[in-house]
Amino acid sequence: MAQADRRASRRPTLNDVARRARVSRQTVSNAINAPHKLQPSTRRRVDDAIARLGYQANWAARSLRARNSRMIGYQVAPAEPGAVNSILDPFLHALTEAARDVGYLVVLFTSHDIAEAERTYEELARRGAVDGFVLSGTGYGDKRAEWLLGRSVPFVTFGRTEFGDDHPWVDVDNTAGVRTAVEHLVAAGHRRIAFVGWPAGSAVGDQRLEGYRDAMAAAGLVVSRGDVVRELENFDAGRRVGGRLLDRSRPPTAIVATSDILAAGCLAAARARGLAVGSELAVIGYDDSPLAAFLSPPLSTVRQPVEDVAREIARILTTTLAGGDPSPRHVLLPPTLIRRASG
Amino acid sequence: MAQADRRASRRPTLNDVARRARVSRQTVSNAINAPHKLQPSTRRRVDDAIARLGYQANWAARSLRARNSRMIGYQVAPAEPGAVNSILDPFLHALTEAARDVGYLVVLFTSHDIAEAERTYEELARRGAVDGFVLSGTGYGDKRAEWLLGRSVPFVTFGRTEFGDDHPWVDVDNTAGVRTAVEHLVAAGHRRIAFVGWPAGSAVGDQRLEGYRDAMAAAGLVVSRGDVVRELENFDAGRRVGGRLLDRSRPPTAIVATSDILAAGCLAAARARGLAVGSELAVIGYDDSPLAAFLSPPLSTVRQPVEDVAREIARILTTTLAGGDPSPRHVLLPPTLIRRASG
DNA sequence: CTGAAAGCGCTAACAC
DNA sequence: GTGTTAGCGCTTTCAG
Repeated sequence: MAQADRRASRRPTLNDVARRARVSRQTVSNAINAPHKLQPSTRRRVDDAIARLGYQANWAARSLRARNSRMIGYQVAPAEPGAVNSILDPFLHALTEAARDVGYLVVLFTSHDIAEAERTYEELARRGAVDGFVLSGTGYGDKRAEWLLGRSVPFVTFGRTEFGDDHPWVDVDNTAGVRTAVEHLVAAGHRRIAFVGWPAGSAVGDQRLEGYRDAMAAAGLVVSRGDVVRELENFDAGRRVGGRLLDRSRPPTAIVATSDILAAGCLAAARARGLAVGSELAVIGYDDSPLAAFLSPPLSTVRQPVEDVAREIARILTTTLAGGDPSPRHVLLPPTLIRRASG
Repeated sequence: MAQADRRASRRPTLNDVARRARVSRQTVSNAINAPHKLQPSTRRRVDDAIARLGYQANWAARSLRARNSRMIGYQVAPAEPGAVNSILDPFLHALTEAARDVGYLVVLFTSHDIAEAERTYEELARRGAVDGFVLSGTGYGDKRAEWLLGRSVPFVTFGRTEFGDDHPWVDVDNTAGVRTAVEHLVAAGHRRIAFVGWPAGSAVGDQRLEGYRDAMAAAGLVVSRGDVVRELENFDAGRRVGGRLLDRSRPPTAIVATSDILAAGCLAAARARGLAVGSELAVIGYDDSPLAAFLSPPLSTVRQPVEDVAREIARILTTTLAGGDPSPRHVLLPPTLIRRASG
C-alpha cells in the first residue's frame, strides 16, 4: 500500500507537525518543551497534530542540538558466582524506572578491570553518549570517583567514598543496620553475640563493625577476643569461621553476619554440628538477598531500601543535570530488620 | 581558531582533527569508518591527530546523520521476590559485553504491564533511541513479538514464540535439559521419577515435560498417574506438591523440577519428612540460580548457557542492523547438568 | 583517493 | 506568542 509505505518509510518530523498545525517549527518545539509559552488555542492545535501524526521527537537530533543525551551510564558488575551482588538487581530495576520517570534512559556497560572502566567512563562522557553516571558498590579508594571528580563529570554514588561530601551520594546506614540486629538479639536474651564481617579496610565493613561494637557497649556486653571475625565474603569462608566460633568452649548463642552468604555458611556450620538454628543458635544476615528466604531455616536479615536509594540517586543526578539544586545532595537511608526463623 | 585552541575545555570535533592533520573533515571521517580508503601516510597523520587530541566522535551527531543509534533496547523484568529471574542477571551482563564488542550499547527500560511495554517499545523505536530490541522471557502468546513483527522493528528473542522462524531467536533446548536430568537419574538406578513443572500452556513448560516423557519412555519406565505435577513457580508451591508426592503410598525416589525454586520447595518438603536428600531422595532443579549451591544439600541442576545465548543474540541482532546476513538466525543451545549433592 | 557541498531533525537566540 | 535564522557535529553524495 502506498500509504502504508509512505508512513513506514518516513517518520514524521517537526516540520510535518508544524505544517499540519499551521504553525512554525519552533512553536511545535515549544509545545513540547515549554507548553506554557503557547496560547491555549495554538497549543490545542499543535497537540492535536502531534497526536494525529503520532509524532515523537528524534532522540539524536534533540540530543545534538540540546547538547545532552538524557542518558545515564551505569556499570554492571560482573556476575560473580554466589549472588554477591544480589541487591543490585532490584537496584538496577528501580534506577531504570526512576530515571525514566524524569525522562532519562539508563545505558549499561561492563569492564574487566579498572583501566578498562576508566576508558569507558571517559569515552561515554566524551562522546556525549551519557550525561552522567551512577556508581554502585563504591567505597574508599574508588578510582572511578576520583577520576570523575577530576573531570567534573556529573555522577552520584551508591555508597560513600573517601571524598566525603565532594560529590553527591546516597547510602544506607550500615552502622544502624548491624546495631538494630544486635539490639534485637539482646532483647531476645542473647549475651554472647559474635560478629562475622568483611576484612578490615572496607569502609562498609568498618561501619558495620562499629554498629556491632556500639550496640554491645550500649547493652553492657563484653566483646571478648575472637568474638569478631573478619573474612572474605563467600560461603566457604562463612562455614569455616562459623565452625570456629561454634567449636569454642563457650560458643556464641548468636551470630551477626555482614552478608547473607556469610550467614548461609554459618548456617551450614551449625547444621554440621547438629545445632538447631533458631532455638539453640540465632543467625542474622545482611541484604535480604533472594536466597535468604529459602535457606533452612529462613534467614533473618537486614534489608537495604535499594528502591529508595535508586529513586534518590535519580533525583539528585537528573536535578543536577537540569541545572537545578538537588538538595539534599547526601542522603543516608535506614535499613530494616527482616525477622525470619533463624533469629 | 585561536579561540578554539585556547578553549581547552571544548571537546575536539572532526574539524579540529582535520585542521591538525591538514586534511578535510571527510578524510577524518573515513579514517574512522573506512580506514582502507586512505593512503597509509594520510591515515598515519590522521590517526596521530586523533590520538593527540583524544578525539571521539560525538554520539548524537553520528547517530543523527547515520540514522542509527547503535543502541539496543532491553526490557528488564520486574524484580520479583523469589529470584525467579535469577538467570537474567548474568544474561544482561553478557549481553552488554557482547553488544559493546561490536560497538553497541544496551539501553534499559521497564514496564508494569503490556500496554506500557508496547508504548515504550514504540516510543524508543520511533524516536530512534534504539535500533532494535532483545526480548527475553518470550514464550507463546508474547504480544511484544507480535507487535514488533508487525512494525518490522528488528529484534531477537531469548526463547521461541508461536511465530516460529518468522523472527530470529536463540533458545536453550528445554527438552534436552530435562531429558539429561532424567537419564542421569535412571543411570543412578532410579525407577520412580516424578516431574514437577510449570502449568500447562507455557511453551517452555511443555518442552521440559516432553523431555521427561521422552527419557522415561526411552528407559522403559512407566509414568503413572500423579507422577507429573504442574504448579506455579514459587517456593510454597514446590513444598506443597513435593509433600504430596512424598506422602504417596509408593513415593518417587527422585524428583525433577523445572526450576530451582520449585526444587528448593521439594527439598523443604523432604526435610520436613525427615528424608535424607541425596541418599533417600534425589532432587534436580533447573537454571543453576545462585541459591542452588547454598541449599542443603547443594542442589543438582540444569544450567543454561546464558552467556552463549547473549553472544549469539548480539551477533544476530547487530549483523542484521548492519545489513548483513546473520545466519544462522535460529540457534538452539544445549544445557548442561551440574551435579551436586542432591542427586 | 581526497575534498566540497548538502543536509540529518532539532532548539537557542533573536526578531517581530 | 509566534516566526525566522543559524547552526549542533557528523556522514552521504558527488566532483575532481
